[in-house]
Amino acid sequence: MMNIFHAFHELIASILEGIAKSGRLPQPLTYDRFVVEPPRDPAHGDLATNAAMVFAKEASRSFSGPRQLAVEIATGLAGDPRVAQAEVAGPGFINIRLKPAVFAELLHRILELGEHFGQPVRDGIPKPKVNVEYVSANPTGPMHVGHCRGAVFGDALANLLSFAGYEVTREYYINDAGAQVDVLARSAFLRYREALGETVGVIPEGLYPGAYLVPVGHRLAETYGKNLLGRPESEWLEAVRQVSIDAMMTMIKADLAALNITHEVFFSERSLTRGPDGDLVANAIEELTRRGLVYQGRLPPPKGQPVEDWEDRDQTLFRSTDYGDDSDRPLRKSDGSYTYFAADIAYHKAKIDRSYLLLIDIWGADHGGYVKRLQAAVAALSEGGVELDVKLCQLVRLLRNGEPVKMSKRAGDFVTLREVVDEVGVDAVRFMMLFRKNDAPLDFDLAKVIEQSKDNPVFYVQYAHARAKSALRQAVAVIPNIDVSIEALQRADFNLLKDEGEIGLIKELALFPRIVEAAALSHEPHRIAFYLYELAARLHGHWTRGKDRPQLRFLNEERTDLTMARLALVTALGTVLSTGLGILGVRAPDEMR
RNA sequence: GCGCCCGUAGCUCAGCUGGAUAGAGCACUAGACUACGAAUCUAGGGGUCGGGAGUUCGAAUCUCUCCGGGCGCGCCA
Repeated sequence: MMNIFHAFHELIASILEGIAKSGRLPQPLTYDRFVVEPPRDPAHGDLATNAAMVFAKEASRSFSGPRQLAVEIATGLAGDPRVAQAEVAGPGFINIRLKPAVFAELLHRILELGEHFGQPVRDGIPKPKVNVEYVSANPTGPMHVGHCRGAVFGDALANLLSFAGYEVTREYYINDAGAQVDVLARSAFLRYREALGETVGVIPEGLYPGAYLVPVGHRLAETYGKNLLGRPESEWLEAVRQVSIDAMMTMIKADLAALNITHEVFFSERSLTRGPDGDLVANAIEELTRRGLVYQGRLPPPKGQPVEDWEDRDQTLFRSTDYGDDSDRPLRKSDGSYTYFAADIAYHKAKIDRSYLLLIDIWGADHGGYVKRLQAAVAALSEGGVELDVKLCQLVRLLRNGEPVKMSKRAGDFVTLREVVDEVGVDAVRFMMLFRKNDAPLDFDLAKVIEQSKDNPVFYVQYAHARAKSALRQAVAVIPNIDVSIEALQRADFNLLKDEGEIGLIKELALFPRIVEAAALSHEPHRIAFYLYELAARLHGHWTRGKDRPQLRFLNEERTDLTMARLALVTALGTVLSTGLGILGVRAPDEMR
């Protein structure tokens, strides 16, 4: 058992079970109510549980109070071979001190499991299917920094869930059906005329001015020659649009590749109404209608900013208020065409039909008002069987040495994602985007994230990994005939690791499975980043202690047995750092140059 | 007006889904290198967890209510 918190949760549950069987606790008890966790104060021991206090009410008939129940549990715990001491503290906490052999065993398991350490064991249980939809930037231009956070967040979350035992699909929803792609097509058409020798001058207001459309114009010129010139828009719009969207998606995929992001599924909005399966939007609305959730009605005018052309009219509405939304939502525009929401319902229905148990959408925080209605739709269509979690990513403030980087929206003069990645590298971008909760705004300083110092968390964590590797390199260089293979390290005598710093490092490693579990459950990859920072700090601290006290160094030329045990520890540290960084999609370099 | 998010040290932020005396980094002060990489570390001061009420053995965490900031509020996507 590699998750000691789970192991002791089970043990305590079985002790409670025994007490219940003796009639002094009611049955059944729900054991997920109590927790086993690391105590905040290390002086309290290695593990702490609140079990006695949680079941105080149930115990009140047979026990004088939670402390008496705690004593009974502690007695049971003391009988376990792994437990050195179990004592009752405060209002009924049970503090558990573990025997050193437990840590020796844990270290052994980490070396054995390698990169799989931290993954939950699910023997025989099929992996739950989860769909993570992220980026989904409009195919009208290159990705800019604003897209970057959601992209990295979604990708790391997908990695995390995959590591935690889910079957994950990474998906991108292409908004290729709205008015903005017609604008794209018109903008590209202008570049097409330009490519054929016309002088187009200033790009008119309302069209995309970016130079990235110039190559699209050339491609159109190569493909169509002068055949599209002088013809009405209706004759060329569709073809130009498709060429333009394809070009934009190629560009976006390349931008994402620069961030090491790849999606498995690209889902076209256009395909919902024009795909091989007929009109999926109509199907979805039909489905909702069957459930009595669609009606003709009127909405009150919106509050806040007054709407000038407000027209009080009957419209097709989805009864999302039945599922907790603030207002029912229109499915058709005044011209009869579907709203974006209607298309999104159909899209999420398609996801439900692909039998995911969990859908996760990553959006910008400005779409927060949209969450409830889509959750309502998913709840309605899946009869509550499918959960939709929407993670909102707050804005990133781009800085350079503390000064905001100027971004102008005119003339396509925004900072592209590619520019940022080229300047500071993928690792810095990815780690820093994850070194903050997704729902808190984030400052990203282009100058600080490439600093090679402890002020830069990316460097700090990577450096810890490099140091771990360097200890192994050094061992081979300094100690003749030393065998640092995993097999040899596994045979080391871990009971020799007695120093407080060493034990502290092993305990920190023991937290990893617990952190992974919590991060996966709450869909919060930042917890991995913070844990790695913590682990790196402990490693750096212990390392420097070896400066003053050479007997603590990982390498001890006189004591090969001790050295082997310590190299095993440093290997385990390197492994967990590397695994954690891997989840974040950040490199774990063997050396920093 | 309504909904969602946020408010924790001077600054930037964690806080393990309700646990014990609330933690890091920066900044400030004082220290540690004839180096398993000092690209690092050690120690110190600094808090009405926005205010108030409630829930219970126990609240930064859950509920309510104010205050302050951000985002959003048919027919855009």
